[in-house]
Amino acid sequence: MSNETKDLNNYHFTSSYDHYNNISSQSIMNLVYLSGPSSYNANMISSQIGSDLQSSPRGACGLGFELSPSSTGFFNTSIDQENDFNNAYSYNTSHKSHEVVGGGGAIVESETKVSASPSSSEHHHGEDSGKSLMKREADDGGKDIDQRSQKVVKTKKKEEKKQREPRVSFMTKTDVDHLEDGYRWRKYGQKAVKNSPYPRSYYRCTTQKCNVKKRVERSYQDPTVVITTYESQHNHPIPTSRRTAMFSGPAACSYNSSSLSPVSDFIINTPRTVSHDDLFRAPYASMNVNANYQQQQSQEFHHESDFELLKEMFPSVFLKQEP
DNA sequence: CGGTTTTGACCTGCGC
DNA sequence: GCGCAGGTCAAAACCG
Repeated sequence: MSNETKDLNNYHFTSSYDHYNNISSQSIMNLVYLSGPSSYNANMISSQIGSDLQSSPRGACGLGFELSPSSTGFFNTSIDQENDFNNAYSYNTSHKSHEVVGGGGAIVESETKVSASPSSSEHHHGEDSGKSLMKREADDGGKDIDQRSQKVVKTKKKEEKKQREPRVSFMTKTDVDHLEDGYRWRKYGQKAVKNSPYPRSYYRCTTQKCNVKKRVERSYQDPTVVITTYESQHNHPIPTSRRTAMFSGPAACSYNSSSLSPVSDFIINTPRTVSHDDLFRAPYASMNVNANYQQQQSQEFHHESDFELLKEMFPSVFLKQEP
């Protein structure tokens, strides 16, 4: 077991988890994990998290989303691997109970966890795999050059290994495998996951010079939970065509999620992966974090700065609570 | 016809 | 060194 896994296990038994008791059967669970350098761009996080939460068909907005005061934790420990998420969820599910919240009697479960830290156990291949790197080197020159370049590549890789791409992961309770987030993705691979009947899919942003990747897999412990992991940062806005299709709000919504009304955005715009059935089944409730909740949360965090960081990362969530 | 998905092969890193 | 698992490539198939 890696050190990170240990960390994860530890942090799942912190006091914040005492509140993971408000859970429902047909609901949403968004576990957000951040990992990577501490300099991780908060804008990127908020835009990605915001858009993901807001556009997830059965996710934050799809079913109606209301943050339960007892369902959000903030963590500042090292986690990254998807297995860790499974571990996390196994802990959560073992402490489940149901709660009815939100308008219209919608049963909502929402959990948001945040961790921002350098990850140390992930492989990092930079912009390309070792295979393609070596292939290109071989194409450019002979064997000598190839061998030399391989050494250079190895050296570079060691350096790269120290600086890993930041990652953001979600656990979302949804029927839909590939959640819409406004960006355009091309699937470039699928692999069977060990000990899981569900494969992991690999997507890459189709925008030129954008190296953002995302992995999508279902939790084997709870098939209704989809784990989405984003890697790196988009260096471009959400594609216009997609944005107008996905969001009817301001053009800058993806980079200024505070201007979004997550509920209305979802209601007005239907992600293509959402069936009409899903829409009709989905009750709408507003994302609502009240002031008391904020106060409670700030007390709950170990450090005030942690809460501030969370607010910075999730402006779309915390802004809603202001009048 | 262009873009996307599928899928088997391949490469890399890690643990034993 | 070997086997395994994760990650990626790229040709073929598919689709609008």
